[in-house]
Amino acid sequence: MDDISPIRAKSGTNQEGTSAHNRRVMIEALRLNGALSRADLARATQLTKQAVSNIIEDLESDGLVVALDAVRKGRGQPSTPYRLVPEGAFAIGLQIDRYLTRAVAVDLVGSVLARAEANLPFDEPSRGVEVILGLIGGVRRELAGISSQSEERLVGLGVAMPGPFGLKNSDDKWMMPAWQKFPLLETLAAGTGLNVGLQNDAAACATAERIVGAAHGVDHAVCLYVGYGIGTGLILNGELYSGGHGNAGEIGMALLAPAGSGSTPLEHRASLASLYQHLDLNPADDDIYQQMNALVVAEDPKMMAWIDGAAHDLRWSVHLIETMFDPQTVILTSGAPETLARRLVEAMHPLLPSIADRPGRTLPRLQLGTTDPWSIALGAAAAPISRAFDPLFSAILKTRSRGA
Amino acid sequence: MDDISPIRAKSGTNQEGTSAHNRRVMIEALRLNGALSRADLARATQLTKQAVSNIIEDLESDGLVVALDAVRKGRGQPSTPYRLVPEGAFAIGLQIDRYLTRAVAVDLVGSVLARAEANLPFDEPSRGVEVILGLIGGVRRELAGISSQSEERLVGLGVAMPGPFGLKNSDDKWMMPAWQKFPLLETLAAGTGLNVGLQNDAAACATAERIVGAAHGVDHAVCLYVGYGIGTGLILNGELYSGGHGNAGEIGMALLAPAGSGSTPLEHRASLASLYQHLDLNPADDDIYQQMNALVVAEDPKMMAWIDGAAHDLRWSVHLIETMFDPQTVILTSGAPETLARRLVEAMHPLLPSIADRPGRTLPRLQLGTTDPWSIALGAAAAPISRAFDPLFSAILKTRSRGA
DNA sequence: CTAATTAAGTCAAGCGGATTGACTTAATGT
DNA sequence: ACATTAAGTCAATCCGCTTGACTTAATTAG
Repeated sequence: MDDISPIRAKSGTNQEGTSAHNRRVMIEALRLNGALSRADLARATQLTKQAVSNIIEDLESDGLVVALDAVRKGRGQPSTPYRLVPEGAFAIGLQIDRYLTRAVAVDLVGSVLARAEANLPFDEPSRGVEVILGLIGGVRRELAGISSQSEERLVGLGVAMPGPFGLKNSDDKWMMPAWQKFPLLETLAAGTGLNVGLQNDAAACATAERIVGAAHGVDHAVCLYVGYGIGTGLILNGELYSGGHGNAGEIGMALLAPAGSGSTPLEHRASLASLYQHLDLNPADDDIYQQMNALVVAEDPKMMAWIDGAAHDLRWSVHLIETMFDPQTVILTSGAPETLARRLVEAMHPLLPSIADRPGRTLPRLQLGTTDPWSIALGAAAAPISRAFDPLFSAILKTRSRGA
Repeated sequence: MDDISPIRAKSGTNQEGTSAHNRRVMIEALRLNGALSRADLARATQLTKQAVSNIIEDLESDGLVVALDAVRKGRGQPSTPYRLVPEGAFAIGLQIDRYLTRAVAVDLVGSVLARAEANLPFDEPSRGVEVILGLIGGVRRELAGISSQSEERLVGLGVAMPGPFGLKNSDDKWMMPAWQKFPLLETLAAGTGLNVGLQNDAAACATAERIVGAAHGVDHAVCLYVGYGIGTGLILNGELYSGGHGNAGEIGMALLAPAGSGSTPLEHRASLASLYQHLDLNPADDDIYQQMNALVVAEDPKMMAWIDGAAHDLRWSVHLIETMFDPQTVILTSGAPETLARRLVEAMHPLLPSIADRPGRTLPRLQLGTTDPWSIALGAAAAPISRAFDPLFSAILKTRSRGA
């Protein structure tokens, strides 16, 4: 943000930027299409066969892609498809929530190779960070047992925790104030030696949906995450959008009505926190997941009432999201059991009319995404993978040689 | 959207892409910083002095930049600053509204060189397009009188009209249904021989603020436009965001409450259309602008009541915008007289609390942008300029050679 | 009044990486 | 058997940024 020089300008680029971009384009193409021959890649990327050949050769020798058996399809020489090598890169993802933390190790294609979770002392980062470093260490050792090259190929550590970040009055218990003040990224970077990045939990969910879920290959998607809090992860133009200060999509803070008086934040009505309160459940219980599931299966009246109320507000949230972002699809994800999430989605129908209500849709306006409680950690891990391998505008720019 | 090939991939790039990007980076740097020497540009863009020299030389011979007098500043050889040449490029902007149409010609730096307006027969595109072509022709001739090279240097025609576009049930009078169905872009392209692009009026406003207004050099800004309808133009990551189907930011369609019953679209309460209705004014009146201004100056009670009501809803809109997009600033623009817009902004304070309410802000949360009724046409004209000269990700990509 | 220093900008060779066009290889169709 | 079609390689070329030495022109130190 703050430059020494007052001159505002974007970076230029050079052949290295070109090459970096083209490599990333190849990787993305293989990720989205499974396996492609060099000729396919040349056609799809507009590059010449020769350029593609050189790049693929590089990627192969870097261990990022591998040739499959040649396939005959009609006339002409058979083509040799290439696919991504999952073991070509790894990343660690970390979810920090109010009462627990989870760490996962994923590979280049987003498969989870190791996972671990632990309870976290509430809002005590200095103790919590010890737990976290232990967890990361464990996952990392497990990963080393799977691939001998795991350490060299570890591209980073992605952290996801509830936002918003950096606000004025963050001594609201809700927002884990002690964690907000704690120098988390620095501590984790020092403790692990990895590049560390941070995003909020909803953004992590969107990243997860993008790499292995319903948003795979969709350029404009919004992921509505119903967890302890509620938020949205925004995929705009094929990239995660995080706003001017990393807090874009924090819809949980949205007031439900223009009025100053009767207006509540959405989060207080349509989050799992509100469910816990409504049903008098303890979110710190180990079997909270099972408890919720049982109540849904039993069609417990209080649960059903909560679902109806939450669906009412969420329906409107989807309407707003569609109106503001014009996405191709909205994906509801949740830390709740799938039975509950599915009920919620059902209760949200029929959806409110909006600009998304257009002829010729291919994707549903609202779909249920993953409800795996591990998906936030997975999304956190996917972020460094994406930063390292996806075609991003920023990736072509020359980087300022970082002076002390 | 629909490719012949089912393979999904981004385009690659090559030296031409590199060069194109670097040229655009130079132009943007000069636009944002006024005048810079080659050495300044080299530092700002991370390129070498030599690369910058070559690019500047090219730009100079293309007539896009020009050297100023050398300036001495401390030791060393004096530097020669360069600035953009306004006459380096031109574009035409067209605003189509319900009752009138405006056309402007602008230059590379966004100065308006010619303007013309005309009444438009309501929702009769086949007759309207004749008026429009006449208007464009007039502006174009006027431009030719100013610059002999205007025709060669005309980069395109930008059109702005009220959105949203392409919806299902667009026989709502409000939405100019006949225009929605009319093959406008094709007709204008054929009639003018120019590249034609379309955006909604709020997006055009944002584009105008970006090129010459409050959003100049701001990467994340939302422009809230209060016109006959109401909408937002989104500047995200320094580029206009238009969503999956070009309708992002159509906040006028947003329902004001989660409830299905008592919920009205924002547009019906906080737009000039609602003002006209409330005060029983005729928007087709030629002196409607003066009428509104007089009512504000006289502090007409009905006008004041409308302002209070609209401010109430707009305050909440700003809250929602901040919550969803996390912009650095929100800019209120309007087709209304400045007196009215200023009153509106004042009445919106104090703003609702939101994530934008953070320490260390440099830009105001809400500021008044331009209220010049010509700014939509200006923004429309700025769009082709931006497409041709701003550093965009899409500009580095190889373009698919367009087969018939 | 030099001489040293600092900075802008040029020159010419170098280099990275995509392009070009001819060529090879290997399949299918007639 | 031969023409056709397509995948992929080879070697030369070309484009555009980089490198490092050099020139020019100012300020500051002695």
